[in-house]
Amino acid sequence: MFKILKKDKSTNARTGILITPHGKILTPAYTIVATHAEIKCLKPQDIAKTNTQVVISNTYHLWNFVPKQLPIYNFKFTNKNKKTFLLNKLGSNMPTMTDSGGFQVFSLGFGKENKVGKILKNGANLRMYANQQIKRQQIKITDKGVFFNIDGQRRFLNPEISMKLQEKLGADIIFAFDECTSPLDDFKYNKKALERTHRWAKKCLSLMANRQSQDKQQMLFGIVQGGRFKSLRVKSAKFIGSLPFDGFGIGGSFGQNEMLKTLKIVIPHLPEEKPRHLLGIGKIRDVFNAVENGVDSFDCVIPTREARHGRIYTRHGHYNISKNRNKNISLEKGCKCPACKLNISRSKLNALFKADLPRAQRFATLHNVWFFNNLMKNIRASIDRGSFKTFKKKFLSGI
RNA sequence: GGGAUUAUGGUGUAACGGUUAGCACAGCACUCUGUGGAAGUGCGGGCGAGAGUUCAAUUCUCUCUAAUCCCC
Repeated sequence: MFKILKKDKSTNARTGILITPHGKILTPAYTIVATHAEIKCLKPQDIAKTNTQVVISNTYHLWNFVPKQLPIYNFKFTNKNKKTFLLNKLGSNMPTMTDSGGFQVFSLGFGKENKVGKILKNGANLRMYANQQIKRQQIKITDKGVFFNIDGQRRFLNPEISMKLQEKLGADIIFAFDECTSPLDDFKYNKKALERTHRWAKKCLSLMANRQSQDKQQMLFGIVQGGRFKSLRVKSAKFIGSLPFDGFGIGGSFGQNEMLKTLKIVIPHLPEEKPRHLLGIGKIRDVFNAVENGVDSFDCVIPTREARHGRIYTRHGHYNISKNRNKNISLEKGCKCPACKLNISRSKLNALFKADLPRAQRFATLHNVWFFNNLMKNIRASIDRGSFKTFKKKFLSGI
């Protein structure tokens, strides 16, 4: 269940509360990525210390770990000490999401084969790739589903299998199985892929409808696609938005500097009263822009991945720990994160990155995850007191 | 004192009588957006010294120097 608590007057930002069987999520919320049902480098008992509200895991990556005989999780048992497969693995009791595996259609196949990210980089443009032969050899996409052939491992994923797996995993919020296209794909391909994604969306919905008569608590989010094409984005938002999903994901790839434009044309077509999740986005500037346009949650690997690579986030921007070898000062002045509470200084953490990498990465991850969660808390507070725009301007000018 | 072996960037190493001496780690810079990511890309930096053979020597020979080991 989702309830909007406060709407910002001058923007589309809003605060809300998303109630799940495993707890509530105050929105806008940052969803921390736990692909394999663990936040990399963190122990289960660390998670609570980071004020993480919700975590997202991945159906494709957990596939191997899901026992064949595992029954579909029944949320009626939630409060009787029975934990979902996901929560057992995570070792922590909290709201969870699972991605359907749709993104792996892009990242494992196209993205890897063509060395392209889902967002075209600055300086990169379509002309750069104009003469490049687009490869799709490791995955085959048909209307029936997607064949993966990754390093000799053959797999097949379709709406039925994705839904079944996600039901077994037992996340509170699950996503429809979609096809994430590449920023290099043309209009024609995107149109075809979009129609397929829309058919799959209806399929996922009907599969879940049967089950939800017994247990209505696992929420299903549909995903808006359409690539870089305005007309397709609008079409998708209208179509997906008209279906009885519990919430909506905005996914796919974006051209350079196009994400904000995409949000502005997509969100007005989504039902106001339902939650919106921006998939895979989470740089600080993007967070503010997304919230400003009415996004309630997003997830991104940036806080965790970059922590492992030594990048530390602060409200004055980010820095690399390796450039702070002689600075015997805190990671961030006045920071109340679990690492800073232990007086981990910059020089100390830099030394740890050489002497004991896993421990260093744990502290860096603790800091960054806490930082992003705290940022969201401050954003929520600013919306509640009607000063989101001021807060955004002030924060962004400081980084 | 006698003998043996070795000598290649900051460190550990590879190859070779002939274009630009390869790799790993460390260093520096940059990158990271539904995590194949303790990752990736780029940059800087080297043939112990001297002589000889040769069209050509980091490579072969000799001397020196240094290190390691063995013998007395």
